Amino acid sequence: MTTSGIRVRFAPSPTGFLHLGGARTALFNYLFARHHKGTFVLRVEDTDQERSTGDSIQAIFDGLKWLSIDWDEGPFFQSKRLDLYRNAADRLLSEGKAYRCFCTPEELEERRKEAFAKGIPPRYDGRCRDRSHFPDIPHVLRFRTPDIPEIVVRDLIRGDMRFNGNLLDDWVIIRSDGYPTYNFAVVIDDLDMGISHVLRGDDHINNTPRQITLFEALGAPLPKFAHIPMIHGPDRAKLSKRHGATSVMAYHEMGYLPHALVNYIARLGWSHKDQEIFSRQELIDYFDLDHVGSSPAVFNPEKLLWLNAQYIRNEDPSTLSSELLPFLKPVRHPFSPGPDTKEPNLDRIVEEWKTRVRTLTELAEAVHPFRDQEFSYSSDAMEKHLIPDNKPLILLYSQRFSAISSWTRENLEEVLGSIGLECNLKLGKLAQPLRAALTGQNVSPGIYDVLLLLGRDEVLRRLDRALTFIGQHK
RNA sequence: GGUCCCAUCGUCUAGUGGCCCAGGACGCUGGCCUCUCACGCCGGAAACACGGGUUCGAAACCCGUUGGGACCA
Repeated sequence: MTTSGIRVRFAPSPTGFLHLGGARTALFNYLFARHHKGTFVLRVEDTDQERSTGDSIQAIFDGLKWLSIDWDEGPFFQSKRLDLYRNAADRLLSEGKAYRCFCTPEELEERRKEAFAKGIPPRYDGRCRDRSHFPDIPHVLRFRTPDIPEIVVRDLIRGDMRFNGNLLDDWVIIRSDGYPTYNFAVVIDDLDMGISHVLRGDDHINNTPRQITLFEALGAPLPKFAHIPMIHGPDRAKLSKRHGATSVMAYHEMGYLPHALVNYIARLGWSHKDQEIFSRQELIDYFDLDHVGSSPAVFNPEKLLWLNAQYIRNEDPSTLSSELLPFLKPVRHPFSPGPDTKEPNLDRIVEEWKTRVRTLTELAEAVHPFRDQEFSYSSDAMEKHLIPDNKPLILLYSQRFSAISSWTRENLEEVLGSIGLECNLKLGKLAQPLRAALTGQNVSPGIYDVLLLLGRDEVLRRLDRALTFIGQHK
């Protein structure tokens, strides 16, 4: 698998479902790895005991699986690698690059308030740096931040970002409970896993200077960094729960196709000339960091819907049918189309509907009257077409359809044609009442397709039902 | 408040100093096709945040302003 030295990772914290932003970060890492024939590592950053849950871990796996974003190594769990962080910290301690700090949270909070009152940025003052007495009480380990005036983050997407090194304080690397802090565990893991490129959300930009000083203190080469801009909601704030559906799996439930979502999030922040629709292979072939933009993108549900519709109508009917299965409503009153027609074939129904829907949920809704005898008449259909004036026409249909020798498109066209001539009606006037009687709607696939899909027996039954209905409601 | 980032149609974006009085896509909209609705096809409205530079030439480079965002507290 690995033929290049490129190694990337997706490192989610399991504190919720996989949201769109996380999915995109995962996707970009995946695409980058596949494009360069590198290795994609999955690492679960579950050192926050309070907020990490098993359900979240499962939700993240489910989301990645649904989107077919597969990884090469892992999943690794930080909670199972505590020794690694401990050892690294001990090494720093013995080298004098870290030290024990006995300041209590209360003391720190007080000093923070004082600093705030004086209007200076609160930062640890380093008072435990050189202490020689180590009482046997709980303490944290702090990193002895080197005195560097400026730290430059070389970012593959944004270029150089300069930070004032004097603003970094001696941050905690191991908490008093023995757990590593976020920034510490990340660096130790990226190093241990040989990560060559760190592609992550740009909400981590401000963590990078600290991480760089740690890499350097460890004598380790720096990975290359690439910070991907956030995905925003319509209010231009970071996408979150209050923006509605942000869980990847929620899109599954709403009837989106996984590749449509992948295609959509790929194009959010990345582009390849004017192309909008990409196969998985094209995504892999074309993906590059040079064309990842640097400004945040606003999530647009309309465009996702359009893409989903594209994928639905380009999918072959049998694949689509099987994807549709979980969305189908139970059929309570099945019907047999009659001797001239095969069983109502889901593939054929889907074929006729797929250019008219945008989600699998809509498709399931549309398909139902073609599988179940029970359906209701829409108010439009009742007002415009299921009216006494049309009773003779519907009766005529019933008679002529009964008389057809075989139920073929040609014969049906002939029936409608001849009725049109007899009654001096154009196809428009002929088809609508028939459509309303057969489907209960003013909108459906082509009238001949509807007739063929339902079959003679069911068509005659529905015509009878319409006649009865009109009789009762004149 | 501090640090950092960002800025092309409503939205996603193309654009890497002349090909741009700015191209594509979604959405909106006029029309064609047509048995309805879609699909498809043809057209339209719609943007370089502002102000200074640099340059023969700036959407692109630099500075400032404004606006937005993220992180930390």
